[in-house]
Amino acid sequence: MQLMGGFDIREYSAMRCPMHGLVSLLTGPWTTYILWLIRTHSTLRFGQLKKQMPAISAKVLTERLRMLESAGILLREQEATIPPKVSYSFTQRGHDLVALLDEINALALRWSLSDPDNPLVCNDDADADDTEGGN
Amino acid sequence: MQLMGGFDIREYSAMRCPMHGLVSLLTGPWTTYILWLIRTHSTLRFGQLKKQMPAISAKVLTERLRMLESAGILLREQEATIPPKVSYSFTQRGHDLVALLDEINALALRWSLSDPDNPLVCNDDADADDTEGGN
DNA sequence: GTGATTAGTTACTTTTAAGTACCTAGTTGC
DNA sequence: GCAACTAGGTACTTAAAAGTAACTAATCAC
Repeated sequence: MQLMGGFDIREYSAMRCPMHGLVSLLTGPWTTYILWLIRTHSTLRFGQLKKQMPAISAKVLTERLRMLESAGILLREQEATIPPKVSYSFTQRGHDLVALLDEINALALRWSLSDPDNPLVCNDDADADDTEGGN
Repeated sequence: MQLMGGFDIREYSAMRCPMHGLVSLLTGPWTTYILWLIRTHSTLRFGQLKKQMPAISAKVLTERLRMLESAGILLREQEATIPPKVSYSFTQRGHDLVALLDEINALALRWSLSDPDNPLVCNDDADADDTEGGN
């Protein structure tokens, strides 16, 4: 009955949802870069994140952080001082996700090594060059 | 020097490209579903794919197939008959990618089992319900 | 010779996402 | 008492993606 890897096509319409949801998490400009930055610093405040990504707008950065928080990837901790301090770090899900990103990265690297003629094109390259190159 | 998992943040701007490129492959409506269908059938023709996804437009299906082909995921084989017959199947990269999708899926399922209160929302649910629900 | 078939393409419209710029709160330093 | 600081929010504009509908080519069955 077309069972491969434990999944039945008849159940796919229900099952693709979590997978697609997870993929959607990573989608869009900056998302993987945000995760990468938080990973390398363990904890980062909003302003620190923004400094690392001069070309991102506060609006999009906020959107991404809210999305990752509501997905349970990031933990948002707010110090109710004036001015406020908000820190972002990984939840357990966040650490799971980073491990998965490592595998994605590893596969992408394997591909680019085994077939340098056919690299996966990064579609926000021009953007990044434009706006980050000068810094 | 913030080395985690073998990657240095200083190299990230160069390295994120393949990873982001891979993630981008999976992005957008229908992409993972297309991969799923081809996986379960091994080979599918354009029209067969379309029949399985009544709500997709030929334009978007073509775009996705072209993208996956140019990324080296899918093999496009055309019989120059009239009317033409075009079949899509996986390359080695495609099989690699499917294995990765299994891991993504497995993680998403682990999350939804371990924390049913915080499911990853699938943002083309409404769409799918709208157009596929009747089938 | 007309219609059905396959695998698309093209032009146009609509929807969605992203970018831009300006606004907020309450305290501190000057 | 005025500006600066932090972590955003809001309204408006622009760009990218997706949807829609009509069109193509060559052959076969009728």
